[in-house]
Amino acid sequence: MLEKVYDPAAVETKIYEQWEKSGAFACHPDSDKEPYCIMIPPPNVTGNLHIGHALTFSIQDTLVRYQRMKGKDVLWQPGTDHAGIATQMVVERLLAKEGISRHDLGREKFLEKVWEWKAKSGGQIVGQLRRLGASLDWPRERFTMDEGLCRAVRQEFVTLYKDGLVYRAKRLVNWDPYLQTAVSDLEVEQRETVGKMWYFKYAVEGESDRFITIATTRPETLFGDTAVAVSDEDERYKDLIGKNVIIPICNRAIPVVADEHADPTKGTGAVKITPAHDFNDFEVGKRHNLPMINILDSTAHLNENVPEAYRGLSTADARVKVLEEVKALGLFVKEEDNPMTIPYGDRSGVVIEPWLTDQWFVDAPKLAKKAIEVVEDGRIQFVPKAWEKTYFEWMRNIQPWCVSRQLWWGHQIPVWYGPDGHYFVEENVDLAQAEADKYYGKRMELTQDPDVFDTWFSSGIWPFSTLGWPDNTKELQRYYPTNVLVTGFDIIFFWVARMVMLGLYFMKDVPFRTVYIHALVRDEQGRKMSKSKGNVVDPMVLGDKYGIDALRFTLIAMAAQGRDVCMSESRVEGYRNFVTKIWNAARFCEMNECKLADGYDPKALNQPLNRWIVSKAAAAMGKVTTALDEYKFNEAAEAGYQFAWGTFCDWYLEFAKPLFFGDDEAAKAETRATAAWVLDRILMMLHPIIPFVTEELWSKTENRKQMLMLTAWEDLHDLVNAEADEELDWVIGLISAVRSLRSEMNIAPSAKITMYLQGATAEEARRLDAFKPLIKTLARLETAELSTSADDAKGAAQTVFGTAAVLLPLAGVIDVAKETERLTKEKEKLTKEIGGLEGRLNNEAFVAKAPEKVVAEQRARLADAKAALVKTDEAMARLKAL
RNA sequence: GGGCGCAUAGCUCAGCGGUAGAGCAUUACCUUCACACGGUAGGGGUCGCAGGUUCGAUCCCUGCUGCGCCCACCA
Repeated sequence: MLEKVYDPAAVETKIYEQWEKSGAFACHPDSDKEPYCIMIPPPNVTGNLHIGHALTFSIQDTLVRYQRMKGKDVLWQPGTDHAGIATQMVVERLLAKEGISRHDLGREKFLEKVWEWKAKSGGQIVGQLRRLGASLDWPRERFTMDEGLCRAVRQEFVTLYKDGLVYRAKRLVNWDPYLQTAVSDLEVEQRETVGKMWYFKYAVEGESDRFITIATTRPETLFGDTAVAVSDEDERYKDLIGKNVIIPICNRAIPVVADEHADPTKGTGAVKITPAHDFNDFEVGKRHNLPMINILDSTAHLNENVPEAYRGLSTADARVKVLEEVKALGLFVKEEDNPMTIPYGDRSGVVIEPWLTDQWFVDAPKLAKKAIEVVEDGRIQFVPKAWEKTYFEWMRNIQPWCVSRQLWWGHQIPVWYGPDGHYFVEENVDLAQAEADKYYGKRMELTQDPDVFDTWFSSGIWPFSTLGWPDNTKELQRYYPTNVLVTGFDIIFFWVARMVMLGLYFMKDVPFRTVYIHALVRDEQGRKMSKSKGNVVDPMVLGDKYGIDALRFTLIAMAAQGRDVCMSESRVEGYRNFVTKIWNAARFCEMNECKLADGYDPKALNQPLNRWIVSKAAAAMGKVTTALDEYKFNEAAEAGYQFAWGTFCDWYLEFAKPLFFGDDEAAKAETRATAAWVLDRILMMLHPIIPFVTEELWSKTENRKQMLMLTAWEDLHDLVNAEADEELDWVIGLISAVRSLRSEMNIAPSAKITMYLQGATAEEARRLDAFKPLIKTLARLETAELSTSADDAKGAAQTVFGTAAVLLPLAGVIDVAKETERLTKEKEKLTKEIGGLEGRLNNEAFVAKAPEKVVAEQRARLADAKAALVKTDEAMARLKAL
């Protein structure tokens, strides 16, 4: 006997263990089934499962379970990411608490600490994935820094280098002075601020009282100036081009150059050029062969290239001092407020400096070409399609990708330098040494590049590195390209674009055929969740409170295409109730001895009720199937919900009660078998979304050995039966009409009343007769009679149903005033509707141009409304006679 | 500055060229023998504003307002 209330906590662990132990999640590379593969977006190994994870993994698990049930050989590849910066930061912070910096430890010792930390806390997210019910093929779990993937990353880099797609260059990069590393454009967050614009005079060399005024937002960089640029069409400064001006304070002479960058309409039209500290100036500097003076050290403090008094100052302190000194020199003109955006590191939160360093770059613009093509020609499809635009926009403006990071945690770059700075790019030190030997003609000491790769450089090859690449494994042949990538839009650039570029380059094929972009989860007020706002919803807490199934159902039901979703706890609670409802329906079936019957044929049933529910189940199954095929998860959830609760529980089981308690043994047996059969279909269609409760009921209700998760998904479309539908739908409609009437008339539940059906067709009469006992019970009627005479209704409580009028003769019970009010209201409504319909139908243009079907529909509606009006009038008349 | 998206019931959201939908909340009634994490019946919306296309617009187009996001620039 099933317990009265479903206890998720007790069931979830047990069921998951069963699944995992039995190998139910495993793929079968040797099988002849059609393969289906999803790569998990590898979460940070030391991370924690947040609500966004819960959404994306619930969606993926739903897809994967569905495809498995459909008979595919499914691989859902698990794994975690080493997450360079994030992880290094966590460990550094822990060390900082003990007063240790990573430099105190040295690289080797520090890395040991990181591995220790990974070993200690790395299991958490994996455990949480299991809690969530994720059916990943665990024995295949990979880590972006395990041995095979390290080898893949080295080969990735060396191949790109040898093919000329990777190069080393001294360039301006976004430098994070806190983390002391380069970061990519994408890791820089622009924040709006109100800054200042300062105007200074630079003296023209050799002309004692001529000055040129420049405007700047960063006065402290004037020590790095190597030119002043003006437009060659700017009359104010034209004659200065080629002359020198003197930088205040350091009194260095720099040339005035003509450059397109200078816009006469902006500022003063004259721009100071600091090539080593500004991206635009860098370009100007290159055009004019200007020197590049780096005035900052790696921590963004002024270095030896500035006057003695400024050395070692922070940029902020230097700014104050420069302003004071410029004012003292009488070269200060004015200052203005200036709205501007300032770059901050998205990890460190400090101001990012453009800084001149040697870095490794991937020629992304070259790789992007094909990556654009495959989306244009549909070899990769975005769902929803609108995201293609975002993808294109970025790919068409893509910049070289700086892949080197000055961190310790990550894949160390496989480049070895000789004493003269010549470098050797090889997969390991032995190959590099061999090349060096050839190059130098003798053995020379080599040192490896200390830098590591951007995390995304390794996750960019995730779709094939996890399958064994660079070896040509059978998994690689079988599961690449993968079927779908499921992710949020926030990493389209970081990850999706890189995977497409690298997949096409190394595998000569797209990494996935579909990219499903789901919404971001926000809080109830629509704000992005973040720790600093304190509005983080912990999915595991919700899981503990309401059960994982309720959590998953909520997420799936919210996962409509299109927009961001807000997470509200009340919804989880509602779906927890749904899970309980299913549980209780199963319990009710069990109590009534509903068991699957040998030789049960859902096509050969005698009871109309059973034919009807089979047809409805088939239709629901079809809806869920279509919705999942189209990634319309909310529709799948809704179809299952509506059928299980609104159809099966609310109507079928209620209808079944009289049969279960009655003495028609044949009908009883058939209904028991049908109830069991339908309950099974409900478990099936809901299993991809709420796997735990369905699996539990699947095994408990019939004592089955075969797990639900491995059961075949059924195509029931030939069980849909319009005739069977119509009959019971009519009865349900009638019952609803009577209930509604009763309730509106304030008829006491205990009142015994007789219903007359006036003006019914022969078919309706038959139905009424056939279902009389059910109607009596569910509508709480004393008797249900047929009549063609209005006289039978002494009172007049009436509602129009189908072609007939339901009359409840209520003399003595009826509230005449209330009924009059109701009928008046109804009449008004009908008159209005008739007016609208007649207007439309009398419009020649409508009749001529609208589709015939629509016109016919409207005519029918008009006829119905008119008939209803007549009956309402009759009722009014009878009411008056009372 | 460029681009994208959103505005529908009190809340969170579906939907859609032809009777406005769900869940939650709310009201009334029901301790009915699976389930009060339940049942039945209701109330509540000129689908952001203004034009246009159309026989017909919540839906398509244009403009406006408000909100959000992305990218770029910022001397």
